[in-house]
Amino acid sequence: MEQLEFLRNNLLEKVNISSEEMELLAPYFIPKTLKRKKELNRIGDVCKDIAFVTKGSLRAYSIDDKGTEHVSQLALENHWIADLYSLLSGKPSEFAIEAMEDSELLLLSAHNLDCIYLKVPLMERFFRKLLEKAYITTLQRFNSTISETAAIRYKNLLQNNSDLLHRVPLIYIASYLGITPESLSRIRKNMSL
Amino acid sequence: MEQLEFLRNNLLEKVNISSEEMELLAPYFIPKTLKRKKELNRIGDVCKDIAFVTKGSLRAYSIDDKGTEHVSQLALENHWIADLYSLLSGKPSEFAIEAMEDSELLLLSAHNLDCIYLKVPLMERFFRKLLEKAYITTLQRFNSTISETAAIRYKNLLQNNSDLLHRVPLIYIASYLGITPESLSRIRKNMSL
DNA sequence: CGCGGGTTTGATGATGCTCAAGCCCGGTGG
DNA sequence: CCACCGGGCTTGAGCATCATCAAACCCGCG
Repeated sequence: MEQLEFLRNNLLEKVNISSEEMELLAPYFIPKTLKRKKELNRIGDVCKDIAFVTKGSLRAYSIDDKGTEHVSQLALENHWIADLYSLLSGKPSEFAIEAMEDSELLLLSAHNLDCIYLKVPLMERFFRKLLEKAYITTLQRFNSTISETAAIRYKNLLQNNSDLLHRVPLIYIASYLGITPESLSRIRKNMSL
Repeated sequence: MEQLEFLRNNLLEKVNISSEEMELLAPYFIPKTLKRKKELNRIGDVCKDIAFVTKGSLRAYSIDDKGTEHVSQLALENHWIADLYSLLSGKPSEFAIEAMEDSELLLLSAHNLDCIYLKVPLMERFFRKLLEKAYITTLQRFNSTISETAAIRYKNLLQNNSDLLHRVPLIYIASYLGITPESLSRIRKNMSL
């Protein structure tokens, strides 16, 4: 299976998982296709799946008091996306998760997550590391937001995720950076001079 | 022990721990006193302890390229403080942890943390929840920074942590909010009118 | 062909920063 | 006991960054 190969390679980045364990895991991951603009999760729902992206791209976003969207996560192929807080706590999610392109996913439900821990204990470490990484990413994003200008943040994003640019509309990039599309447009204009 | 009672009450907020388990845990927590302005952890060191504060107050901060401090955590009594990323990953910390008042702590080393997981498996859940909470807090702080004015963020902080104000110098509050002391001063001035 | 989402441009204004100075007050040493 | 220091807080003036609002543009697609 093409999709499960993808998954295995991703797991191997964090834990040393065997082919046998992989076979145990496979049944718990449900394939799903998601058309552009379709939602995996709505605000107010309890987030019930972790999604591993094998094709396409998704974003997670919240909506503030003024009705403005704020993109909190962007996920291309080989990345995971979910509202971990809602999923782990069982509380309603403050984030929607939506496909930006036609996408293919492997879904792991909260319930299957528990099963997997029993079958393959090594996965506990994997998901703890995933949570750690999500935490660090957010912490660094916060730090850069208060200590660096939007132009610098954009340049850093370019360096680390250059493929984002060719795939993701600038409005989402802007939102992810915490600025308006107009501001991002001006930043790009100034950079090319 | 006064200090261990404190700890137990804190654990009970998240997991249902028995007196017997409590006795198993106790030996792994090392009491420590820390004078005002003294550091528990320096930038560049690997963070080796999680600190539970039983008296006093601490802050965690990083220093950016321009040499400016940024307070990322504030911890009064009954709170935990550590650079979880450094502690769990073993990588050098980008944060210093320092006492703001003369303080008393219970320290749990990374090594003892592993021991505790074996002795009292329930503690795995406790620390997973602690990590989740740290993650959520950071996420919300990030969201409020890009969607709300500093004045609103300050008011929210007041409502949720009014005791902070009487104990913690405003320069640290300002830094925690992601603004300069001058800005915070003006915000406070405008609020009292 | 025209619609509409995405992007750009312009003008204006708010928010918060920087730099500089002064104030208040608790502690220290003469 | 007082003088003086210094850290923390305030105040002011000017400025940089970014938001807002409004308009136009570009271009793929039905």
